[in-house]
This record gives sequence, structure tokens and C-alpha cells, in this order.
Amino acid sequence: MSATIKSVAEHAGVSIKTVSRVINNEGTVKPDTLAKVQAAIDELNYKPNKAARDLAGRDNFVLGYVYDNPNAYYIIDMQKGILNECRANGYELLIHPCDASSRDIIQEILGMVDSARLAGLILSPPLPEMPEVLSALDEKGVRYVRILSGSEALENGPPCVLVNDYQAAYQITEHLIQQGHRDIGFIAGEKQHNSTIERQKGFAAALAAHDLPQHPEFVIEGTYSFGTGVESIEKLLTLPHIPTAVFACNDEIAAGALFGARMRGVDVPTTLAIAGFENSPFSRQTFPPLTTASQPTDQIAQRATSTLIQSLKARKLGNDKQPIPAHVFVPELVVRESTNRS
Amino acid sequence: MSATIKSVAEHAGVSIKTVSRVINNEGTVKPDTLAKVQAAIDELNYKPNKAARDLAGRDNFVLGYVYDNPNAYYIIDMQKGILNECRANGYELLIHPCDASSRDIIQEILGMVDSARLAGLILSPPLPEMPEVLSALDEKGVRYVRILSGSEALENGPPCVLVNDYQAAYQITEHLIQQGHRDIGFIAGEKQHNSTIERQKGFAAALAAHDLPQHPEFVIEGTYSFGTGVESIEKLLTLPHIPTAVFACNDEIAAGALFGARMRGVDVPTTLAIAGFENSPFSRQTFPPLTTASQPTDQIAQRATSTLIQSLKARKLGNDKQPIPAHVFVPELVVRESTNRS
DNA sequence: AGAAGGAATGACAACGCTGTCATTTGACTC
DNA sequence: GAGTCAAATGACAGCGTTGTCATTCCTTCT
Repeated sequence: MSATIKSVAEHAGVSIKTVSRVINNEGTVKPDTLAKVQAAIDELNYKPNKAARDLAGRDNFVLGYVYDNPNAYYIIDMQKGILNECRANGYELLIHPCDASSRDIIQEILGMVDSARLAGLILSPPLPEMPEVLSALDEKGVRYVRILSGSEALENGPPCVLVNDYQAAYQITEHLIQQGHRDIGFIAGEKQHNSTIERQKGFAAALAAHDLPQHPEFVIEGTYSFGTGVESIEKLLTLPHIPTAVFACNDEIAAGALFGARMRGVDVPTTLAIAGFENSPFSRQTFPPLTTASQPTDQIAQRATSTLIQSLKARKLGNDKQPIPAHVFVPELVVRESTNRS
Repeated sequence: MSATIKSVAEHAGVSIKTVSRVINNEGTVKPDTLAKVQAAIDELNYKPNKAARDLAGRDNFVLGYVYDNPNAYYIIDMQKGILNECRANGYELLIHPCDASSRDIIQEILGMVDSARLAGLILSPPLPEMPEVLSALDEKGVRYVRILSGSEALENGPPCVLVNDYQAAYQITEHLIQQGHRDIGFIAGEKQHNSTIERQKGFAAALAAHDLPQHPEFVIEGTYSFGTGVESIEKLLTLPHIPTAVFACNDEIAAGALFGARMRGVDVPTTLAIAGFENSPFSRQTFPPLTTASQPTDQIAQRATSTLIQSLKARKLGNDKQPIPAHVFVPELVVRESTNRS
């Protein structure tokens, strides 16, 4: 049916091995031979058969993206970024949504790596924060890249990409302080998630830097959900002394907080300012639109993927010694009406 | 490294071909042989190598999902449904977001089918409505299943799954009428999309059935976007005679309409009722929550996938004559506060 | 008991590619 | 011009599976 390496080789008058060298960019082919082969490839519209490549070679051009995250926008953006990089490098992507809290999550992931012969895995929170998952992967020799909340890579371990939630949270909090707020509430997401921890640290640090008191009762624990926002605002607004601003750990919580405030007839931003985090599409569509921190999810994903591919190549070439430096992304403050009193 | 068919065969004391028969459920293996082989498979935790299977066999256990849809929730649900069915049948999924309006969309799709050797494609709107795409696939002999708006399959053509937008739109409109509305606006999505056309037909039919006049000026054309909702409500509310209810073609438009109404200080639902379509997660999170039609996207996706797999099997067995009947889904009315005057 | 015939099983060559190692080519040296 | 050696190329096996066809094993019938 479609062209094979053999037909290309015949067409170009060389051996199949030479064609193989060309399509793998091995660089040991004379320029004019290369041109001949390239011409034959173009003419026959040849596309290497992935199955055969996988079977014959030791590496398989398929990456896996494993995630457990209810946020559709986040996932779609991640997929977009990963796919961009995959296409540019001739990789394919297998997606694997999962339940990180499932008992046999490790078996599940290992099983898919095995059965699909994945070259590597991209892990987005909370999976990169689960030591048992990571060690199982390490043990099996599965390559992966982690997307983590933090500002510096901890060890010389597997490659990762960092998101500096701390600094972004600091900036959001500072923005609220500059708007004149002194009593600021904080609504947290899952407290196991590093992102929650880092954001809360950034929040607390900003208060401290401006000599504002920390009110423990202003910090509400919850999950990254709309419901948490609704409930938390209820709690905050029934306190004896109530905050004038709230920093929600993500946009979904913030949207819930907005909803809750509205139900109680509290005007935003006049009576209460609300800020979110993530810059989800809907943060522009709430009423009023949300102040938030823009996290370039697709770029993060793309960077993570290129880092993974780089590490895969390094391993293949054997120079696996020096670790790949982790790139750090800092989400940017986006000010909108939900915190803007003027 | 991991077990191969050969090791299983040795372990079970049979030939590799017999093992192959077992894993392919060919049914021509004696029960006790089968048991022996099965035991060996379990013991060695054997998983067939997909690359080898693809290479050797004539079919490849990878499906592709091609889409061009900005709605993250829809895509995530689709992926979920497709993956469910894929996992149950040993297929893998390749996702391929694309731009349907791109000039070389056909080459792009054909290229990916080729290079990934896809067994079949799942197409979600608007791709199944593009004749040039379908005929290119037909010509190349690529198998696919379409997800379409409609209530009956048109021809004995390729398999499809239908969503009866007409009937659901009829029900939503009727609900508005029952709430006492006589002047009902309609905000359309892309007018090339069948879903828009069907929903508008259902809307018009309900008005007609209740002897209500059709006001052409109450019908606004737009796209499936928040922005369209905002702008359309502006247009509707500045008409000399204004509607008391609006049926938006999807939840995103409805959310925009809600936003627009709020900006103009128009109360929903007291002064204006607004209904959406799709039952997106955020339709529950607007203020007030939206009346909408619940479309079981993941089930639709799952059904589409099983239909595709069924058709793939039929082709393999050669009994390709009788077409697979199309299953019809009818989205269900979900009444929430945005249309509820009581 | 022997023949016949279908069911169950096996041997072996593909599938399209890459890894290994052998061979050829060509540039450079003396 | 012969010798040397690296660069370029090629021959061939093998990756793990399935398809084809041959063989063996039962059952059933005479």
C-alpha cells in the first residue's frame, strides 16, 4: 500500500540501511546521497512505520501523559502544549486520565507503560508529588518529567519543570494590600498539594513583609472546587470580624466565592475583593471578572515535554550524568474588576 | 525484559501460534489447552506487544479522535467516554486537535492516519459535517464513526451516532412557554453547524405548535462563545419590543447573556429568563444557575467508539453488508433558577 | 478395526524497521 | 603509487507478533 523503506531504497538506489540513517538523522551520510534519498522520500511520500520502528529499535516514539485533575481547561492546555512538542519531534501522545487516590494506581500506570511501550511519561500534579509512584517508576527504569510547584529543583534527580506559585501568590497578596486591604482571607485547595502549600506560603510572606497580622481564622481549608468557594465565603462572612478581601487558591474557588458573596448580597469588589489563581478562561467571564495569576499552562507543558525528550536522548547517547536544569515559570498577576475598587 | 509470546508458549508447553489464538479469542482452542495458556499468561504477567501486533497483523489497535472544538469540557468528556471503551477493548487512543478551517486539514488528517496506522477515527462536530473530509477518508478506505446532530441516519453509509438536538430544543422552548413566556429570543451558534440548525428548528417548531408568532428580530446569529452571548443580549435588550426569555444555543452563550443582562442591570430570571444547552459544569455555577439540556457527552462518545469498533470487526470478518444502526441520544431538560420565576 | 473428515495444533515466513558488524570508498600520507 | 585509516555504505539477523498452510489428533461411521 504505502511506501516502505525498501521501496525508498530501491528508488534512490541505495541500501535500506542508508535510508534508515537518513530518516534518523544519523549524520553519517554523504550530502549527495542524502539528497537522493530525501528526494525519493518526498516523491514516494514515505512515512516510516511506527510499529516497525518500535519493534526493531530500542526506543518507541510514544509518550504518555498521566493526570488526575478535574480541571478541564488545565488538561486541555496541557495536552495542547505536549502535542505541539510531540509533533515537532515525531512523537505520539497517549493520554491516561486516572484516579491518583486509587489503590492500584501504581500497577495501572506500570501496566500502561508496559503495554504501550512508552518512551516516557509526563506527570502533572498531584502525581509528581507521590513518592510511591515516583519510586515505582524509578525502579522500573521508566523515564518521566515532573511538573512541580517550587522555585528550585531539589536534587539531581529526574528532570522537572517548576512553577513558582510562591512568588505569584506573593504578588497577588501584595496587590490586595496595595488596594488598601489589611484583613485578607485565604481559601486553600487540597492541603496535600504542593501548589496549595506554596501559595499559602507566598500569601503569608506577603502579609509578613507588610507587617500585617496573620489571622488564623481567615484561612479556610478546602479543595480546588467551586463548592469550597461557596462554603468558605459563608464561613468568612459570618466571622465576628470579617475580611475585606479574599485570595482563593484557584479560579474555581474564586468563582464559588463570588457566587457565595452574591447569594449573601455582598458586593464585589466594593465590599469584598476576590482574587483567584490560574487565569482560567472563565475567570474573564465571571461577574465581575476575576483578578488572578496567569499560568502559561501550554508553555509549561511544552517545556516539560521538550525536557523529557532531551533526557530521553541523553540516556540514549549515554551521557546521562549531568542533570537537565529545571526551567522555572512564574505566573503573572492579572488585575481585573474583582479586586479593583477604583 | 517483559514476557513475550514465546516465553508464554514455552511455559505452557504449546506453540506460539496457540498462544496467539488464545489472546485473540479465536475460539479454536481446546478448553484445557486454553486453561494452560491462560495460566501461563497470568503467571508471567504477559501483555502482547502492540508494535509487533500492529506490524504483523492487518489491524492496528489504535483509534484516533479528531476534533476542533474550543469547549474544554466537551472534549474532556468525549475523551473520557472514548477511553473507557478503548480500554475495554484493548485499543489505544491518539488525540488530534485540529483547525477544521485550515486549508490542508485533509492532508493533515490523512497524514496522521498514515503515520500512526490508525484503525479508525472518531469525528466530532464540525468535522462529520464536512463532506470533503468524509469523502477523502472514504476514498482512502479509512474507517470512521461520526457524531451528528439529527434523529435518523440519512443513508446506509458509514456508522454514526446521533444527538437529537431538535427534540431537546423543542423541550426547552416548551418549558419557557409553560413559564408564561410569549416573546422568546434565540441566540444561535455557528450557522454552519448542524447542531445550531437543529436547535433552531426545534425552537421554531415549539413556537409554532403553541401558536406563538415568530419574531425574526428575536433571532440573533453568532458563534458558540461567551462573547456572542454578551453582544446578543445587548442587541435584544435594545429592541423596541424586547423578549422576556432567551434560549441560547449553548451554555457558554447563555453565560455571556447572563453577564450582559447583569451589566445592564436586568434581573434574571425576574425580568428575563435565560436557558442554555449542554449542561456544562459551569451551567451550575453561574448566578443564577442555568436551565439547560443535559447531553451525556461521555456516553455518546462511548457509544460512538463501540460502534466504530463493531464496524471494524465487521469489516475484518467480511460481513460488511448490513450497516450498523445509529443510536440516538436525546438531551434531557434540566430546569434551574435562570428560567424559574416561582 | 479401519477409513474419513473435521477440529486442534504447529512450523515457518512474513511485517518494516534498526543494530551489529563487515565491506567498500576515498582522502591523505610517505 | 602503494599503504593507511576513517568515513560511508551495505548485508543480514532479529524485534514479537499474525497469516498461511501443513500436520496431528480426535470422533464418528462403516
